[in-house]
Amino acid sequence: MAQGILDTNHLHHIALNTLPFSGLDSREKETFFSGGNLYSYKKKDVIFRQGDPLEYFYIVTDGIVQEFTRTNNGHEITQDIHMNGAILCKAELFLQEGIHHTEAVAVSDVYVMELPVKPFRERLLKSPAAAQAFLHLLAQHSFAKQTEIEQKVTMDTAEIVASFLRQLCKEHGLNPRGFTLPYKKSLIASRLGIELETFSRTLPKLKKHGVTVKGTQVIFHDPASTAANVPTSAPEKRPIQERPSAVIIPWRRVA
Amino acid sequence: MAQGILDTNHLHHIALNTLPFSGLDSREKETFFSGGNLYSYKKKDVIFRQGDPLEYFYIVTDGIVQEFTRTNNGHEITQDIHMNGAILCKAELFLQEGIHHTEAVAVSDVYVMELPVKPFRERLLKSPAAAQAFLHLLAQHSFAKQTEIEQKVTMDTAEIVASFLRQLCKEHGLNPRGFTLPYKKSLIASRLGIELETFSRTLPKLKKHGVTVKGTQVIFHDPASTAANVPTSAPEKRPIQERPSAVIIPWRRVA
DNA sequence: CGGAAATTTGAGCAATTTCAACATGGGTGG
DNA sequence: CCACCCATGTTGAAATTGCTCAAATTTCCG
Repeated sequence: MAQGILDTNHLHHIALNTLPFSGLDSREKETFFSGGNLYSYKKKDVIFRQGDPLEYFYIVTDGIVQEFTRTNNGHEITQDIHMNGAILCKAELFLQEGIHHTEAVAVSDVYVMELPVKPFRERLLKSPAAAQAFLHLLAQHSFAKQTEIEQKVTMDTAEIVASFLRQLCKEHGLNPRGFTLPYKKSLIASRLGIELETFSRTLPKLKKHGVTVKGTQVIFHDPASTAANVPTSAPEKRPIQERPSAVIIPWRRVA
Repeated sequence: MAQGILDTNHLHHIALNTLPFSGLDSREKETFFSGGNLYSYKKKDVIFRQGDPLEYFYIVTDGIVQEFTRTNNGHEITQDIHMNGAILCKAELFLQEGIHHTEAVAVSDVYVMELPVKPFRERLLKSPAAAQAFLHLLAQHSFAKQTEIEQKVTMDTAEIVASFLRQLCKEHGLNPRGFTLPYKKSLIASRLGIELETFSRTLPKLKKHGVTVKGTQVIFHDPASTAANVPTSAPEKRPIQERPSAVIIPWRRVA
């Protein structure tokens, strides 16, 4: 973001057009954002902690936020690294505990739109369009997690890293020929659940997968296929089949 | 289930009281289930396949269903093993693709309640209570996936297996002192993303974690702690803190 | 220009997979 | 009722891969 002059309208615009809100009409958008405020955090500031009562949910409008958990056995797991337009606490919003399950820290200087959860939740349920959008959001989130689990099991580290870099490129609309890593390698390693050393040793192997990393520069040798190599679990088409031996059970409810 | 006489009312009752419907009033429940039918599948029958158009979503009322994906690189990943009361295709319902991302196969003879997705989705959005319940469901689902990712990274295989068995026990209200495995070990291994051999070799190590497995019999040596050892990512309480250096940005929307 | 932080590289170790052989067990057909 | 067979699970040993600890570089920044 431009330094010096703070363009709050621009930042607000980002929030307003963040999924799942982008599809709503402008009147509805206004409603959803009443009561929300824009906050600024400095690098390394804690935005919320594990166990904190859940009072706001968050839309990152500028900068980078690390979201992670500390497990009982002392490890620290980076769940995600959020940039422009990301929504935090999606799932917590609809878990009854009413607490944060993760900790969020500003990796860089950051601007965050914060919306009180209670009114937001209530408005959401009253608007079918918004509810659907949010359901879609959560569904995507689940799907993404599942994809990650699958990758961890079926792909070797080099494939996982290559896939991550392609995803990163795609997700943020970066140059498909290559880009500069937006954050530290150690953060990526943590995000991928591997050690920094392993990550580092993996980089040279990426050439076999059409990716070169030199310093913080990432280059794709096959720009066209960047999108294609991002995992989609694409199911191949099959001829339509009859239900094998499913038997429908006639049923009549007894009042 | 009792053999011979098919108690369809009982099976229907299960479906009706499956989350997220249990909280709705009975009139609303009726509405949600109109258009649904009970199907019977024999062991090994395919219920739906990856890539199939998404026409129904499913509630397992009796038996065991394996849900899995075939990845591009030829592996087969068991996403979940569903028993009594489980809901399938939760997330697909709200992904726009309108196709199944997984394949479901009956592991045993099975009864499944099938509801057409379109009317169900529409009704869901019109009912704030139902929408909230479903949002809660998806949120839990996401959370569970995340927990799994964390386990895979922070725990060793023995811990993961022990955790799984405890979870299984708890989730299905089995005897906290021990139970009989409801399905094959190879299925469990697949579900946990490990090889059958690894699973097999891990079983003797479970004693260190208070679990003994002999054949298909599982015994917990510490019944009291079964619940406690199920992962919850329980965040410890901390004293309330001030926001560190967050700065609120005054903002006024320019019409 | 220094010193600290971040990353790379090396060597040995631990754990899981792989391939292969062996055991178990239930079920079926004679 | 028994022998055999196939599915399932167990056990061994080698190969692979990521991790840990340590040291050497490189990059940042003040």
